[in-house]
Amino acid sequence: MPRIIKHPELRREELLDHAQALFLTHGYDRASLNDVIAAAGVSKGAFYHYFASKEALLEALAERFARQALAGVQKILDDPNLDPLGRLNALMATSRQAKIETAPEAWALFETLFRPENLVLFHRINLAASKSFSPVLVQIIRQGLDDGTFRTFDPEGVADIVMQFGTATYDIIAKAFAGGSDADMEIAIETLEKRVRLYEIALDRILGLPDGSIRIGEPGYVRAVMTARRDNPAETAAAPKRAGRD
Amino acid sequence: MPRIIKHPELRREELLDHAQALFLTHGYDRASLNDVIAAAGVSKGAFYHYFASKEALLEALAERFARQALAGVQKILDDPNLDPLGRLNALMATSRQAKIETAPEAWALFETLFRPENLVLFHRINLAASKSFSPVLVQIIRQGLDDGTFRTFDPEGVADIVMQFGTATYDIIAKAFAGGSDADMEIAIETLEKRVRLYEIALDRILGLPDGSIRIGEPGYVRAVMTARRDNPAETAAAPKRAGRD
DNA sequence: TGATGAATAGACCGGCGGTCGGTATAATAG
DNA sequence: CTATTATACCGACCGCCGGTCTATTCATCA
Repeated sequence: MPRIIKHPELRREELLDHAQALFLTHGYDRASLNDVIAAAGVSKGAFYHYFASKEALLEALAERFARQALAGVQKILDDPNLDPLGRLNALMATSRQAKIETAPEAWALFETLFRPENLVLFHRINLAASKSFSPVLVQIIRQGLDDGTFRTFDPEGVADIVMQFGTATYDIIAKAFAGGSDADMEIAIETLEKRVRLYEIALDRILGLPDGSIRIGEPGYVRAVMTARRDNPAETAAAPKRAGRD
Repeated sequence: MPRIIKHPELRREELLDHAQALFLTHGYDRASLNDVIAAAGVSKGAFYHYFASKEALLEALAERFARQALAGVQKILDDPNLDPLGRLNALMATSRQAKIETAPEAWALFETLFRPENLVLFHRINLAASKSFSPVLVQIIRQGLDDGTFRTFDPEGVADIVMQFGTATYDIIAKAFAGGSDADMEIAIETLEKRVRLYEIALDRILGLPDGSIRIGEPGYVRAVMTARRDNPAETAAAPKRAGRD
């Protein structure tokens, strides 16, 4: 193979891009390092020049995800016109609706991230995301406590519960995709819709708010997300944006 | 090697025993099949006679765990003198205290299960356990709704939240063990203690109970669990009970 | 221009999960 | 008491994996 030298940052991003695509389509365990370097058009040596191990690659990928996710809600965090409750609601609505709107890769990413072989990948991303979002949530909750909007305690703990509720959808969605049939999907949608309502009430009560204050998503939005695939046919999962050499 | 034939059920249990010990001590990924069959004193062919793959072995192990866990709380489930709240409290207290009392393997199992390399193993066990425990919890919650003790809805959802709270301790505990230092451990203990109090209140409110109804564990019990190691020095994790051939 | 180090290449390695043809033992039938 | 079949078991072998290592090429700058 001819020797091709690129700007290190670009090369690194390319490796992450192709790793992301392959990890999502085949799973972290099943996608081999050889696959990644073949897709990226790079030698073993080059790869290990950038990443210490396959594990480190996963870690870097998770961090990049988390960074992007946080950037995606930055305007909500900066908006001075929002009170704590409004900010919390906006945050939850956005972090979920983002899955529909940043099409068409979004669905593919969404679907593949919940496949059972991606448990490790999912967990890493979630861990990194939690580390980014937790302080933000804590700050909002603290502010809500100060101005009397919320009546609760242990802001860190409450923040964790909020994120937990987000993560908890994992197994339900995973089961929907595992089954694969339309019936399984239908059951999952209804379960999720019901679960979202429960989470809203649960958060209301945990935060000491009147029922109906927290709005994660209006009724029907779960179906909108889960059936978005038909409108957004994305064959390839999270294809790299840059020119690859396949 | 001489050919040794054992009762198939015994052989299968032996394989599970040694797999359990190795998976817990070294993690599912890092413990190789060769390690398992070497520990069990069995050939590759024999192994694949009993399990279709390493994955299937993990699955069987998780199911055995779940079965044992359910058996451990059977008397609580059968006790006719308990009302829904009492049964729920007893269930949560037991499933946590079991970790102290069924010494000395308990601590080792507890500690190793939360090591980062055991994420997959942990998730499998939790999935299997959830499948066993969910119907039981749902039944208790339904009963509590019928007799007016609880005021909530979506029993399946609430049951999931209950189990979620149990699982949620994973990352906190994992971090404690990851750090390794006494300071990290101390922080984790205090965080957990606080978190348990929060979960109690959260469950109270979700179930529509007066604050203080749910008692997951009395104050100080987290420290009791986490420091039990000193009283229960268990070098080897979950050593097999049957005679191996090492 | 020559030297230095970052970037790249790819042969190589031990060990992995898994397969397969074969063998010894147990169970069953005649 | 055989002959036959089914089951339990053995271990050599396979393709591929993640990771290492040495060699080479290219950019940089004294």
